Amino acid sequence: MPPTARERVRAELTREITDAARRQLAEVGAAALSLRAVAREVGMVSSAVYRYFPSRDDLLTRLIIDGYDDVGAAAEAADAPDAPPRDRWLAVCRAVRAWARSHPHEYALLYGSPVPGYRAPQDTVPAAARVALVLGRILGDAAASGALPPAGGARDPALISDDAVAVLGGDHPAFDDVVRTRALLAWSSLYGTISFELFGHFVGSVQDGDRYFDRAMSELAALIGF
Amino acid sequence: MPPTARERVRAELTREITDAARRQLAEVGAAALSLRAVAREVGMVSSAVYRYFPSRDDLLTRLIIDGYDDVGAAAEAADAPDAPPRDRWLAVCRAVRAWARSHPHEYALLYGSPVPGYRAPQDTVPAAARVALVLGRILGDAAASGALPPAGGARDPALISDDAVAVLGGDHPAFDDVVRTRALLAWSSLYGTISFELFGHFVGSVQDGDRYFDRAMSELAALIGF
DNA sequence: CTCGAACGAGAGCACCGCTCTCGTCGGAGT
DNA sequence: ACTCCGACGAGAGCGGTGCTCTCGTTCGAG
Repeated sequence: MPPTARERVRAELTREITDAARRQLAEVGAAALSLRAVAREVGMVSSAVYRYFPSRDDLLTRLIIDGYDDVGAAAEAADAPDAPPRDRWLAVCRAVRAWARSHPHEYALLYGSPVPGYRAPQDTVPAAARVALVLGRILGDAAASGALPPAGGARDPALISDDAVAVLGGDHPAFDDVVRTRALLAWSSLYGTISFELFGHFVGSVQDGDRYFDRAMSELAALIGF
Repeated sequence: MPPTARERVRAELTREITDAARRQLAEVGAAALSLRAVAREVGMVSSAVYRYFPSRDDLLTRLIIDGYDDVGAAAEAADAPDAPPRDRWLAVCRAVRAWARSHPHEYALLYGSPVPGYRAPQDTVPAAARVALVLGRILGDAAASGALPPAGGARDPALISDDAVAVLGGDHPAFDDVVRTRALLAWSSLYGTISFELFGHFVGSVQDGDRYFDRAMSELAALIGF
């Protein structure tokens, strides 16, 4: 059956609230995001917002999921499946960095200190995995096209989970635990590099952020074998 | 002249406040650290604390500096100057990870999202540099002892600052921008790895955190040339 | 010994997350 | 077509927060 008028206005108001919350987040950051200010912006009284989100943390969880989807979409859009693996890797890294620099508070919410007591993992996992899936597909395609040399072939399920192995291109002669470790390392190092830049730990060390980033990501590509 | 009784009790009370704040931080995290709760714990009224710290953010800044000093001391204690560079690097990495795992909220305060509007960089810089100085000394010693092969020698001051070059062992035939980039990358990747583990981004991927960490840090050591 | 500075306590302001109650109104079932 | 339950928005209120101001007290330098 079609949505009733009440359902439509509810969906509309939910969107207005999340939009206002996203604007607040972009302006003042997650720590200073106030549910009451969001309510004021949409012309509601604060208690009315609780009809739509049970708590401030649930509102933040919504923003987290949307953020993961946003950066995931940016990564997917930047990936050119026909390009060489090294170019694909670099393009995705650049896209994630560009997204982070244009959404610093959202990036901090996703990859900085966890803000609420507990994040709801179940809901955020699929959205959070999108960037990793893009990187994993690059790795898998590189192996399938024979761009990677065969590896030793050791496989220890107690080290890296089966799920991660599946994301990283599955079973292939080019993959062993060393290659998979390097891929996970490159993945986390991408975010380590962006976090250091965004959170100011490179201040006084790295002068040209753009060139340093490209060089660092190229080193990681070479480490993987691209 | 010797400190007056008033000065001594002031120093003592300042210490009591920071100690209570550190306990609060360890328990509930920086976001939930309340100046009023700290005041209650030391038996003061909240307004009295403002005689010692002008604002909650200044209290947090004090904790940030202490945290940098603490992890810096742990890194320095773990470094064995007579060991091979690779062993020294791995030992320092393990020490930083161990500190982070035993002080998760403090680690998040130091290397997660910046909490206050602005962190006071001038005060925190020397304490924050201690871990980097340890890693830089390992690199410098390795070069001085001839453990590193000579490098191409390119040096672009617009890429990496002179300060960072000094920390990374100064000018040496074994160093060029490629080696220095790899060292900075390894440095930030150490924190990227720890952050991913602590903030839950490895959940579902890495099964054995200890072994993965050692392998990943070994890959970084090899990347530098250790 | 004096007097100003430092100090602790208390009240108060504006804001926060969240709960509860109370009219109102939409819409599904009869 | 009517009824009635549930969703809804508004408002008051609770306990908490950071921070400011005032007011006596007390310490210690001159």
